[in-house]
Amino acid sequence: MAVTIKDVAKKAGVSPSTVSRVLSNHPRISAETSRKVREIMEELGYHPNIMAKNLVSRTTNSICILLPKSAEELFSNFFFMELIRGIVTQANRQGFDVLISSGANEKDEVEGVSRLLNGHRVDGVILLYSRIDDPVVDFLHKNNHKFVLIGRSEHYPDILSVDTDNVQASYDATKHLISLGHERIGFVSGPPELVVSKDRLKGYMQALIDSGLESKPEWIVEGEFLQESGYRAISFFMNLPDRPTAIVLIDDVVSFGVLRGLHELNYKVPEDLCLVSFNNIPLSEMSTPPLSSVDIGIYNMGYTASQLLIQAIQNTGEAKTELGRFIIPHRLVVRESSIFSVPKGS
Amino acid sequence: MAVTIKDVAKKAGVSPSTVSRVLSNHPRISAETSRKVREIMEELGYHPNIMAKNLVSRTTNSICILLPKSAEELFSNFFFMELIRGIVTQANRQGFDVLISSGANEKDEVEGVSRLLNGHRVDGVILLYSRIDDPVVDFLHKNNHKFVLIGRSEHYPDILSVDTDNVQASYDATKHLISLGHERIGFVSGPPELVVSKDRLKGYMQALIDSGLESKPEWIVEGEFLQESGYRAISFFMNLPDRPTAIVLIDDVVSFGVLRGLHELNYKVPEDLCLVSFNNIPLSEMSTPPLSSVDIGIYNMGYTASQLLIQAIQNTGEAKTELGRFIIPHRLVVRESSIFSVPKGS
DNA sequence: TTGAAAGCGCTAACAA
DNA sequence: TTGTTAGCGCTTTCAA
Repeated sequence: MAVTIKDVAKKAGVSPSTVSRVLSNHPRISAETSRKVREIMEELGYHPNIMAKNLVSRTTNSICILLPKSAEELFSNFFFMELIRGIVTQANRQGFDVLISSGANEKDEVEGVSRLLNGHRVDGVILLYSRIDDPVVDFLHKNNHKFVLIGRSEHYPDILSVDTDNVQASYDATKHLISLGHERIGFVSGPPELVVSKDRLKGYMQALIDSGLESKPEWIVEGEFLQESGYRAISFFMNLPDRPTAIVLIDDVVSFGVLRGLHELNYKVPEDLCLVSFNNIPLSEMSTPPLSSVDIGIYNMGYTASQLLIQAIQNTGEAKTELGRFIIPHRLVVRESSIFSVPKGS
Repeated sequence: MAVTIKDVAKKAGVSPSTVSRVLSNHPRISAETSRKVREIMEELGYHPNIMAKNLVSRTTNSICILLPKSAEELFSNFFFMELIRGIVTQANRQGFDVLISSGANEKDEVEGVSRLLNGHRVDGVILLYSRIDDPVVDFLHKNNHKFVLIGRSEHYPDILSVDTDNVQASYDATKHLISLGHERIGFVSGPPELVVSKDRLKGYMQALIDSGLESKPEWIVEGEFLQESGYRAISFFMNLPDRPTAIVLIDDVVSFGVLRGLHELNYKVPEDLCLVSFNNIPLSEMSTPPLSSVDIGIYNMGYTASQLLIQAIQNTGEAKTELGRFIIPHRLVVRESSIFSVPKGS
């Protein structure tokens, strides 16, 4: 059996409560006893039982990440891995553990976080992405749980969330293409149930409108965060009588599919078509040609989300936690995929 | 305050232990009381306190994943994300929670898992990759903790581990190139401190030897699991007087760097150089040209590791847990990057 | 500055 | 089949 606080107390000739006080750096403890107790702890190889501590202190020092359910939804691996890295790094720094949960479907997801939260296993949750209608958000909000959203909620705009200003980012990307002289610009979106798809589409539209450019429904294609989406989209676009000369894409990975498709059709980037996408994954610098991409500071988003959640957890009771959206700044990185001016035929 | 077992007991007119028995599906409980108790639990919104349960049952129903420390070591995001997905899916299915831990350095890592394991926060650990000399493995082994390794340990060959037969896989990849007629084959390896680098290099060498082919030290380059490594390696290779006509690469991502480099130097794949790499990430199908790659079943590895660890945890005391390496089968997927026969000048 | 005692929410002998 | 009781390892009043 493991060494307990009692064992230490006995060997040190003090009471268990004294040992406990040493453990928590209680101010009113003599330096002498403290030293001695620590020595014994070391000698005996004592490790505090986290469960017991949490049980009595009614706090878990843990947060939970809800992982997207399926491989398909795990779109850009890079995106999630970076987010997780940011979250875990910051949480560990604050002495919090991170639990990872997932479910086969939305009901599963709700049950999972419910068990964890109500069962006092974790103090809060971070949702890695925002669906337009999310039962998990409903659940968390209704039950007054601590959580933060990567992205934003349409139903509850005041929810604690960390986001890119996707409307602006998409606006910037589109304006960049317009500044290059493009007048027919397409958009390859993500799944319509994700808020990010909606926001980026909006920014794209706004940029066209502000520049007095035409927008055609057939220049907008919905897809997944997968190469296949880009691949499919491109064969569609290039067969249009009045095809776009530039495209804004929801994710770098989609761009890779586009590059592949264009290569097979014998088109060149940026000569025949200019591309700008989002997320600026490391690979986008190494594709042929390198991709222009909006860097949204993914690691930073995770880091910030973690920080906010822990803050909210620790503030319980006191001044109501600051709610609302925290926007992480974005930055358009221009590379070869969008450096030429308007291609032929424009 | 949350609803406890006592509240349920009182309202149902039974004792707390009866409620506890209902909770754990104890066989000797009347259907009638069971039904009633469940009803009350539902009504009151009862959720068992996991901490309390774990404290008394002296088991945590949790495992921990140790995340590579830095972004650089997080080589192929895809690799880790798939592994994690496999681990979490299987663990959740068995009713286990997954904690994720990381550290700024090796000492941090040891302290982290030590705190979690000795503090009875988790029952076991999965290490996501194998370093040649790993203090974490030393620690876990010496303290008799339950853990499984993705990869293998050189020091402790009997450790529970899930691995690809990397020697064979690399042998297969190399033999494939040889069967295409190549006689000068290069190898771009990963960090020398990783066991996987060593094993794949060995398979490559063996294939050359078995085929009576020459191997030159300058045909072997060490690097990271990054595009840059491939990019750098290629400018080195292509300047060699007797340059390789084909290369085996430690990871698909490295291949992307190679493709980029070759493109800039105006070489073509597979006409000028054939490539085969490892991991078969989704993107490898969509590069230009699509990459031949060894699929090592990453999700499966994670899934299996999770299963083995939980098995080991649950078997404690009884028949000693089966140790040793579990090999996940691999499969070479041939695509355009290696379909041509020997390039010019060979 | 320290100790004694109660209790966090649950399980599991032992009785009944 | 159910209830009583004694903890799991820790923190935290209250008293000394």
